Amino acid sequence: MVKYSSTALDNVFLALADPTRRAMLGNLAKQSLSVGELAAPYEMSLAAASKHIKLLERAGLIERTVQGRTHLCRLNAMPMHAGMEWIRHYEQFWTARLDALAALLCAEDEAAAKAARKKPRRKGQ
Amino acid sequence: MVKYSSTALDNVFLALADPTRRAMLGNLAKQSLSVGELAAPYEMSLAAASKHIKLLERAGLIERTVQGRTHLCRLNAMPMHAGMEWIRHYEQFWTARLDALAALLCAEDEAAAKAARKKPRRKGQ
DNA sequence: AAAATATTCAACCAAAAGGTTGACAAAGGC
DNA sequence: GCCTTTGTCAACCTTTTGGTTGAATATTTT
Repeated sequence: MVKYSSTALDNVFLALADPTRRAMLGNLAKQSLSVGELAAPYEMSLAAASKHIKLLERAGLIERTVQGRTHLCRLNAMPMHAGMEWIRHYEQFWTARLDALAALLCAEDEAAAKAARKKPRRKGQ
Repeated sequence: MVKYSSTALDNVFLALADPTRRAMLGNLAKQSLSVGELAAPYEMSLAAASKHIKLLERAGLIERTVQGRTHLCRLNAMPMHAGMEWIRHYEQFWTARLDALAALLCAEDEAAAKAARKKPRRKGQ
């Protein structure tokens, strides 16, 4: 039995667990950006943004190519795939809940309609 | 413009960013479990496991009903839905990459086949 | 060669995560 | 009533996050 070497998934989910980093990925979805451009929208030092970028890199979500003095970052969404697949296994559980809710609401409607047919009233409950 | 109040997503992704907690959710997928039962498989104190459970609760992934002295925990996968939806927006990016890879491999095959037809050889490249 | 630009690095700080232990509280069994 | 079981809480520790600043590095511009 292997202990667990699931650090890949750990790193991906951890990287996604911060609004700044998620926003950065959102910006990279439109186009590749330099570190400075990536950092610009946020009220924090460049060094702080640089750390976020490094964390994203660790998760494999960003790849970097150094062009002279600027570092161009591009999105690599691939590691998200594993995260999505992990979550997908639980999809049945929430859809089951949603179905149950729908059924419940539906039953309420039915009951209301039935009651309305039996002894109709005007206005109010 | 709202700053961002995306703490729900933060909490869900953070909760999923740990193998112990993911394993706990996996166990709850089979059946609801008490805190003790949830903690049992892991080599850590009950207090430590209790903290993991609390973090999962904070993310809304676990709901608890106190029955006498035992606390029964049941899975609520619903908050994962938001996480999955967030990731899904990036699906196009990794499928694009996979398609490109497939195309590349396909092209290699084609080229190899073509070469084989032009000047066939036996064994080796 | 000097100055400006783009980025990291190192040192530091506060807060949170992840763990421990020991004490406490509530409920159940004898 | 007492002991055991179930679980939390509080105090403490270490490591990691998330941020700061100032210095160092590498590249481009002038």
